[in-house]
Amino acid sequence: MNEENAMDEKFFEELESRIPRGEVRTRFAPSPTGYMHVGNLRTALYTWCIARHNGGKFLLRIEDTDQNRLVEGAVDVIYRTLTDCGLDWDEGPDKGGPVGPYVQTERRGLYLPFAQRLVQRGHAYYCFCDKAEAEEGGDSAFARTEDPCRELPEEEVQRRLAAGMPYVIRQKIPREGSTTFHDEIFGDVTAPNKDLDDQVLIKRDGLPTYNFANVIDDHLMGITHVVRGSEYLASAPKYNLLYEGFGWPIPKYVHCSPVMRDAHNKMSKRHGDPSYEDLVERGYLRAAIVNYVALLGWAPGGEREIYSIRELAEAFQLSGISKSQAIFDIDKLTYFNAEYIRAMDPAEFAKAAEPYIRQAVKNPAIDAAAVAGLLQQRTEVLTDIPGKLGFFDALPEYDTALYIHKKSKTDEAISLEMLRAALPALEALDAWDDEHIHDALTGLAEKLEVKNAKLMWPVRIAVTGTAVTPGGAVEICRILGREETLRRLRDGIERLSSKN
RNA sequence: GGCCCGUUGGUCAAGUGGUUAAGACACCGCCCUUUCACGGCGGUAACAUGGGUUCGAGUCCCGUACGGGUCACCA
Repeated sequence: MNEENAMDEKFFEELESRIPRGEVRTRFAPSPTGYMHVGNLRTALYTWCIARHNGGKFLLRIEDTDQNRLVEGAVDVIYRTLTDCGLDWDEGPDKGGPVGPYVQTERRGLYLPFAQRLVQRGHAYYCFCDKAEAEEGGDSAFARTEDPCRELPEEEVQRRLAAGMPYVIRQKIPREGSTTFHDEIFGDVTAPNKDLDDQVLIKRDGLPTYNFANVIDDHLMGITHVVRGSEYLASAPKYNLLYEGFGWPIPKYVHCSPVMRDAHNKMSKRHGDPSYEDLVERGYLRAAIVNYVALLGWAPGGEREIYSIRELAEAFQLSGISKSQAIFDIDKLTYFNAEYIRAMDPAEFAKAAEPYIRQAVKNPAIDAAAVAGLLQQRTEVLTDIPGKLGFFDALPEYDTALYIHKKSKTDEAISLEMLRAALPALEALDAWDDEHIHDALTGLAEKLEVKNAKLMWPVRIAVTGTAVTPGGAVEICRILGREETLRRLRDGIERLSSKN
């Protein structure tokens, strides 16, 4: 062993010595594209769950080796989304940790020595060929040709290197035999080695490819469970060969099938499918999104569906992950959202709803919290709120035909009669709350010997001018206030009398 | 096209050789009711397909169909 090799040895040993042992370590390793789609979020969630379930560590690593696809602010989207959803990480670019740095481009110097070591051991080789260009269509596009550099004599390699010829380093895959790869979800996957190609490890620009950087980083970071999309399943046997080449233990692999927009297409920005942030903007609650997404492709086994993020971590089992792809169903998400809204503390809901209420209700005399009380059981997504409240600020122009309601047994003439009776009954009230308004109105109905509906319908129409409203006549009168209620009642009487 | 993977109602799914094949969303009906909603009750609806193995198959094996993935110096 010469001096240089001894130096190399030290370099490898130092890195090895930093790897934490004896704990479950998982990592979420997104490339910063500026868009956290639902499938990504789900992968992050499962990854986090495995770590938390086992009392391990969850790390965040940014994979930015593609210099052509850098997006400004993209890393912030990742931080924000994870934080927002409650997926806290123990090590990462912003937090540091024992196996940093946690950004791939900051690790750029690490990969080449590992690739060279593989070359020394005969598991990789230098390739000086021009970039292969994929041909358009036809079978020839898939043709596999033998790389002339694979068996280049050592002296020739050294000569070209010394001459400064550009090169890539490729993995040297045996031509014989087969490789079996084990996945926690899919089980054993065996591929004949002749079907595996000599993938590039180090690109011409000196940066590692995704596949290579992944193996190196996962090992160096002590990752025990690699969670990723099933699109990588086919290339997975090549990973084993890499690990074997290094003599490293192979981590557990967990490949997750994609989240689809329909039977044929994955969720994608291009198709206008909502990202996590889009969903939040559309009025979905974080906890509801996380809960729904967790159950898209994973099932705890029982009948329970509502899980907080902590409960998910506790219940999480790899065996519950589905092999097949799942279609994202916005209706089911909406259901979860409605469930979460209903379960909220009323004050908490009022706070969340207020901005939406104020979009429609500008009149400061209308109490937003009171309106929220009407809304909580009737709201599926927050953005539905403004559309339900048009009548608060101003009585809309409405047709007296609204007073005709078969089930309540009213028509315009009866309504006029009811409003004429209701007006003085409410005018006489000295306390303006639900109880008094309710008693006054039901008392009146009893006195008139009519069903409540026959009286309540016209009152509600008169004070709202709207066929469907959140809440009934009593609550709306209360929130509108005495003066406004009486004004609208008189207005209704006027409309109806001019009609008859 | 080669290779890999998958397939239970419209959707998410339970199910690990013997079940009337759960449950949830959506949809429909009824009840409650002061409109709407909430809540309660009920209903429609599934093992892709053909062969095996077995006393017995959604569950195991093989074929077919369909769907997805992959075959980049992108991740």
